[in-house]
Amino acid sequence: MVSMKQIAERCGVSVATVSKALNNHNDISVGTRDRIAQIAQEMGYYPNVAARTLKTNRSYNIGVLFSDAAHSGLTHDYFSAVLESFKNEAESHGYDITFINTNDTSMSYLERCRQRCFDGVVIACIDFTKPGAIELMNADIPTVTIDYNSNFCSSVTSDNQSGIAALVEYVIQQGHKRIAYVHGDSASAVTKTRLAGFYRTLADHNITIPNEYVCASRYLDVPLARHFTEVLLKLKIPPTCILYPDDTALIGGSNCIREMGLKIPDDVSIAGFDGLKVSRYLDPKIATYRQNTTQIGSRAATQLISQIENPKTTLIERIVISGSLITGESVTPPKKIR
Amino acid sequence: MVSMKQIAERCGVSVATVSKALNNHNDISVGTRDRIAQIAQEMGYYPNVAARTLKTNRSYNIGVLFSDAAHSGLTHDYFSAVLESFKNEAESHGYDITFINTNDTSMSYLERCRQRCFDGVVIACIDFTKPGAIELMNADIPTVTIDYNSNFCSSVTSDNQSGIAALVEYVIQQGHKRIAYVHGDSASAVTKTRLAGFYRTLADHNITIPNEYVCASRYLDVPLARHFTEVLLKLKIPPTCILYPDDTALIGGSNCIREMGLKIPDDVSIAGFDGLKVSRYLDPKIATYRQNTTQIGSRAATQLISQIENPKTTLIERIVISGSLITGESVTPPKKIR
DNA sequence: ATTGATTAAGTAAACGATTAAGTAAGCATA
DNA sequence: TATGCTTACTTAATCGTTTACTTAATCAAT
Repeated sequence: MVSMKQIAERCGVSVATVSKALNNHNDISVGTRDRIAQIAQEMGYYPNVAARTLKTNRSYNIGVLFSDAAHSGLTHDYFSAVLESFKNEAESHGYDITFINTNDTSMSYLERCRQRCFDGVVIACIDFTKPGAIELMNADIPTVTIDYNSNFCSSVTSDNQSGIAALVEYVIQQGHKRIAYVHGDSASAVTKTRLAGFYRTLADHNITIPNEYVCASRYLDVPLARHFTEVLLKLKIPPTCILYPDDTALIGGSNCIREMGLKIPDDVSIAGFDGLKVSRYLDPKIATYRQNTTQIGSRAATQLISQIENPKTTLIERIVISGSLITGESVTPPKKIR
Repeated sequence: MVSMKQIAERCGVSVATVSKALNNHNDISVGTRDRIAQIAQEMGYYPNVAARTLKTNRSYNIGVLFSDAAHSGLTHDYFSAVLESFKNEAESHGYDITFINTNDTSMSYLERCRQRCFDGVVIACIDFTKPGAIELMNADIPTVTIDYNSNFCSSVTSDNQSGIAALVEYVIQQGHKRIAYVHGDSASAVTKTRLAGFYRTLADHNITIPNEYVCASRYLDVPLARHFTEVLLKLKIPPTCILYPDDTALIGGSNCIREMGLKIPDDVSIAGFDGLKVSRYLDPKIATYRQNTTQIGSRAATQLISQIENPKTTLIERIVISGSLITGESVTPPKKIR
């Protein structure tokens, strides 16, 4: 590996001069600067990040804490899409992305971040109540959380409130009153927001539903969604429309409905959440709320980088990214008689 | 951040002693070693990776080159599952995972790796013919490729040959002779292997198919798979069974089939490839070949780490991981008359 | 008592960069 | 001619570790 020392020798100047030339300091003459830059280029020089990090305490490396309850990890449709976008944005600003080790518990997340000298951290995991996650959010390292609000760091959240409201509004407009909600992990802040939005929208329309219509399921849990669907449809007064925590879980519901000999949407209307990937091609096309993962990821990155680079002037922000209602074909007015 | 210097002061020894004590060198008395270890623990010490990397040229960091033709990036079902497994295995060995920047072309992949002092690299991208990818594989940095064989580094590949053979054998056993194959990106080594296996298995059973039965589609391309399906089914003598490059593309095909008023599998049998995630819940359950992403990822990690840690004794290997045939319900014997 | 091993430390250089402080030359001003 | 200000560099310290080499003490064997 070519070092500044070698460039210095070749140019007949000191290492300091090389450093300053390559970093465009203004106490180097233009001629010298250009000559050094040229030779550095020729020799294939690129700075050793470890050395630079050691000296400057800036690694141009962002830590990603990314773990979910279901251990789906990188295969998580929503988070992987957010992360992909985050990564692209960060890389275009010259930052690399490193995962914070979650498989070795001998050190706290914060300690790992300090050890690796991360300039900043993005946290996107479902369980924000883990002590390790809290310690990280409260530490003085620039941090952005995804889909969770902390008082100590910036956050970028999907507009879950409006999302669920839009869905509920939509199915109400289609004439549904017996609306069930199979929702995601109860402990998650996202779930709480969505549930609140769900109840609120129903209340706005003076609709009351029996308690059994709300089922505490889990995100991405196909069998569990299927189970609750069966329970719901076997009620004396079953719902005419069922909302699911996400499009994947919805598949469990729709399979169940079909196997019970019922048709979607003729007998039961259904709607999901996420609007990503495969859900776009399901048959019939499903109603869902498409979260804007691209925006979420890139805004998280720009916010974090801004905090890293302008710590004084960048305020802690709560950024909310809205998605869009996809109506699809899985919701139609309920049959009059049932 | 606590440094060795502070520990040294507190213990009344030199920094060298602290370093040697914490690294279990044997020229430190047991008493001193334990005392230093204890105090280091108390003070919350953890080594600064940048400094260690600078001095030892070992970063305990593995670079991941991960880019595909479709730019699905991390949302790629198969690769994200492989990477998740790779990450878990690597982390359990004390290595972190950093993405190699693919959004900034001012530097080659190899230069980025050297700059970041990666101990090793894993390459999992469809286009291995990129000059940057080749340069990386040929360099002296330990490298493992996924689903591609290079002469200069180890590889871990899914058993595509057996996979496609198993699928074709299966549909032949079910009585199909008019078998079409909508296959993935033609340039990819995976596609070539599968195509060879496809033809070979047909030949083994003395089955010949018209050229139009083989369609050069793309991986994960739902609309394109749909298009080819329509073309195939409108042939004078249409196939009775269609194989797809992956389960996602298969969805395009199955939607098309349904919209043409045909039934799966009564009118047309279909089979996919991958066996991951959503495909497990499709209705009807689809025949597919489930690639063992967990094994692929973890073997890639152990192989790479072995090369890093025992460069002399670890041979370059070509590891093939077999998956399993999932029969599902999407293939039945073809109707006699059509 | 001298020599030679052995043990348990310490010293100091090094990794590759950055940067505060110093310096020498050039030039303008009084 | 002495003074001060720029300009364009160099020197040297530093970041936190590791490690080759040195040193001092202890002890056993002669």
